[in-house]
Amino acid sequence: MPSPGGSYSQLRTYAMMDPLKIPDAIRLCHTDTSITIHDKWPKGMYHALVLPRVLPPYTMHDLADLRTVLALPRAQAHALLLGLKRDALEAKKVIENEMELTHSFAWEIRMGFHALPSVEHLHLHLISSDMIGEAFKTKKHMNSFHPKMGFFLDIDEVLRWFEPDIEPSWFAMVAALDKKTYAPILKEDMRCPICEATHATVPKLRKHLTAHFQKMKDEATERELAKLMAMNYDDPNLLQVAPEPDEPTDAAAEGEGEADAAESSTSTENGLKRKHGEGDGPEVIDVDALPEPPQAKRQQVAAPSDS
DNA sequence: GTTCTAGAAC
DNA sequence: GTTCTAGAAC
Repeated sequence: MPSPGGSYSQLRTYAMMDPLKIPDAIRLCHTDTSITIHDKWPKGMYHALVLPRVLPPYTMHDLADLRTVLALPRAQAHALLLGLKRDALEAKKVIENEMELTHSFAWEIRMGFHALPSVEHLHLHLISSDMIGEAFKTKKHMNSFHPKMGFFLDIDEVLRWFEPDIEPSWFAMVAALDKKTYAPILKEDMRCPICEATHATVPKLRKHLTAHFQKMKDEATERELAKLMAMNYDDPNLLQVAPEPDEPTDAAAEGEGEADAAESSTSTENGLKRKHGEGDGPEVIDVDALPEPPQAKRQQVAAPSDS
């Protein structure tokens, strides 16, 4: 049955189409049973949707959302979700490749459902953990993807509901996906999905998240450098060359004296010293001859903003 | 889901 | 005065 307005939702249309007829700009990949598309309004730098195709034994109506899927015979529901996860893992690899090509490193991609979706046809979100996609604009957007607030249901959490030790009464309760339980979550105060710091406005949280991302990227660059150095020289002394930054890079994007991402900077400990391999390398290396650590970049970004 | 905008917050 | 949210309309 068409949705109000007389036409199928865009997602449902894609789920009923021949995947090859979906434009390349929209389609990320597909399998016999699913199609993965780029989210039209990305809330993370990378954001895709895995859609189950409408094929027997499932009807269009069965696949309306997670609640209708969970109401199917247990084995059918389980098989569908397992298939979606399998295909999502493939799509995740495609995105990770893209991350490597564009940013020289890959970061976390979360996979899960919204407890109360606002578009018809089941869709599994694949969203990069940065949460600084161009379409992230409201508190509701943030809360609906926060990994701990409960509205975003990780695929593995949903699959756990099918395990043998789960009480049928518990399954019935969670599978109901009751609006009264989940809708209020969207109104709660916004918390950073990475460090849980609260932020009063969206622009402030965006700045904060941008700082988290820059820091994560800097640390990935340092790890890569340390790895290269360990491979080339394998000298324990050399590995100390890349300094621990005293000044957190986050100060840059943070602007005025806001509580910032600096709290998480204890995680800067990134195993530089442990990284060197076995075997005996050559002895002393001229430090000045080594490639420069990414300090210039960091300083440039961390220009003082004490106003 | 987005866009628009009144008025609250700063 | 400007920024930002939140509710209505779509």
